[in-house]
Amino acid sequence: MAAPLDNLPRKQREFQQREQLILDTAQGMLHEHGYAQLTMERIAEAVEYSKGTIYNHFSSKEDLVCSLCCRCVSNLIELFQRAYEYPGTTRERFAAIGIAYSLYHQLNPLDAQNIQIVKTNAVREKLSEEKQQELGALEREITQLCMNLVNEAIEAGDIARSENHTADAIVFGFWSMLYGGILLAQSDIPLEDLGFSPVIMLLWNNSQRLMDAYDWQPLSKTTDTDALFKKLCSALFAEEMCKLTQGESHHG
Amino acid sequence: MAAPLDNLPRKQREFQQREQLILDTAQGMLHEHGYAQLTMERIAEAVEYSKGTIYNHFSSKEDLVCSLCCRCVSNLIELFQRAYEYPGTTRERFAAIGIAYSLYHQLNPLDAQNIQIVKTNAVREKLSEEKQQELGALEREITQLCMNLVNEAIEAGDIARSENHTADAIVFGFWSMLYGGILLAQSDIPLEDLGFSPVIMLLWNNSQRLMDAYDWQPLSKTTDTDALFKKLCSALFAEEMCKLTQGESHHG
DNA sequence: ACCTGAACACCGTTCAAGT
DNA sequence: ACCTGAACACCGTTCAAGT
Repeated sequence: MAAPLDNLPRKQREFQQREQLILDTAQGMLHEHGYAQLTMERIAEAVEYSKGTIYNHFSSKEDLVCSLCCRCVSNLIELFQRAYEYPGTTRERFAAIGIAYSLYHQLNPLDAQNIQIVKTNAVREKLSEEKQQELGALEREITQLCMNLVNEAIEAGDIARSENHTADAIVFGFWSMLYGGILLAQSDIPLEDLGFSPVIMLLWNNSQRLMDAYDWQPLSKTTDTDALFKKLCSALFAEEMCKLTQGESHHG
Repeated sequence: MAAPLDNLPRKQREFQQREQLILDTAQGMLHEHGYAQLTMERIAEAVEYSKGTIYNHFSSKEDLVCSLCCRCVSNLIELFQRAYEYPGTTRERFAAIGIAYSLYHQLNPLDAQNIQIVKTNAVREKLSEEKQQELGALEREITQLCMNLVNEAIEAGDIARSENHTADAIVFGFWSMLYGGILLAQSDIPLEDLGFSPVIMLLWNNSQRLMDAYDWQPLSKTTDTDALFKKLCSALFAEEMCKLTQGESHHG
């Protein structure tokens, strides 16, 4: 009794399902064997379709990798939103966003590497117009979320007013510090040998310092920042923290 | 009258000269056509030797790229040393190192990309033991230089003493912020569209904030930081600043 | 209309054959 | 002893031939 018009929707549905299958498979391969092993040939083999079919879904390898990246940024936005909606001070909420960022990248180091790869211009210029738009929209969304929170803090008087205390300057300061710190942590630079402590805590402490520098109330000298860290983690990212400790026990 | 023993030294000399030729050529190609165009075949063609000869000098493409990276880090160390020896306060000298870092990466964006590539583990694990040692030694040297200056500042009482104010935490805070900021600036993320000001000044201002947060004397509120920026630039990096403005006038 | 896989261009790497 | 370049393995991409 299937009406002939069902034909098109079903085909479209199947097409979309296959696209998800390809992306899931590619992400699995990325997590399991790393970026170097992620080839179009292997993906095609794993999903049991031909290479031509993969190219029917993605105009290039860059296009596929960008799709993976968009998924990651979506996940990140979800974590950020959770932090944004935390019922606390603007400073606590912004600190929570920082934790979300650190935590996500620590939990998904290979995703982080992928996000990094998609940031390079060599990749961006090969993207289809459509994928560029999708990525751009997500980047605007996640940036805007942070900007909004900082503006909220400025308007509420939590951050001292000054010509230097603009939302873009403040957001960029934290973004660059966390981004740089995470990349350094994930690089093969032997940070420990060079005399550095674990990165997550270095970043947390430096973030707190930088917030103090912007006079973001309540200042860290009136706060037990270690306790705050734990409080935010368990209130917002209990599940993620769990995965993290599980991952560690695997190694131990 | 050439003694037979001259034979070996001359050959060694020619070998080293050729190695420099290969590296110069590779760097030129990197600057001119970008990383994607840097292939072993093209390098061999450009230096008019066969591919096998290139592999006589470098065990892999990664090995060659790492050699380029080592040159860059050496240049960076030279700039850092100039900043380190500046006759001013510890805060001014550390600020000058930050300028050196920003400036170098802005002047040589493709070198910066190369340094970034060599940081990835996929590359590092393909390096010869020898090249790993060379790179490690340079990384230790440049890190130590920064650590030394911060320790000097702590010992001189320029930085408030606190259990959180360890040299590694402080150095890492600035390193990650500058590193992350520069990578964001060089990525194809449309920062301007996202509402951000020019990166160099964002980094300078955020660095000043972070130094204030560490109570690094003299604080920025007692200083004209814009004037300090210009003073350090012209005192230490006049030549580099000149190249920078020349580069800009090329575009305009 | 859509899937397939042979074929192409390109790149890193090796090594037997030259000198 | 050292240089050479043909040859190999691999990968992204295309497209004529199938269904």
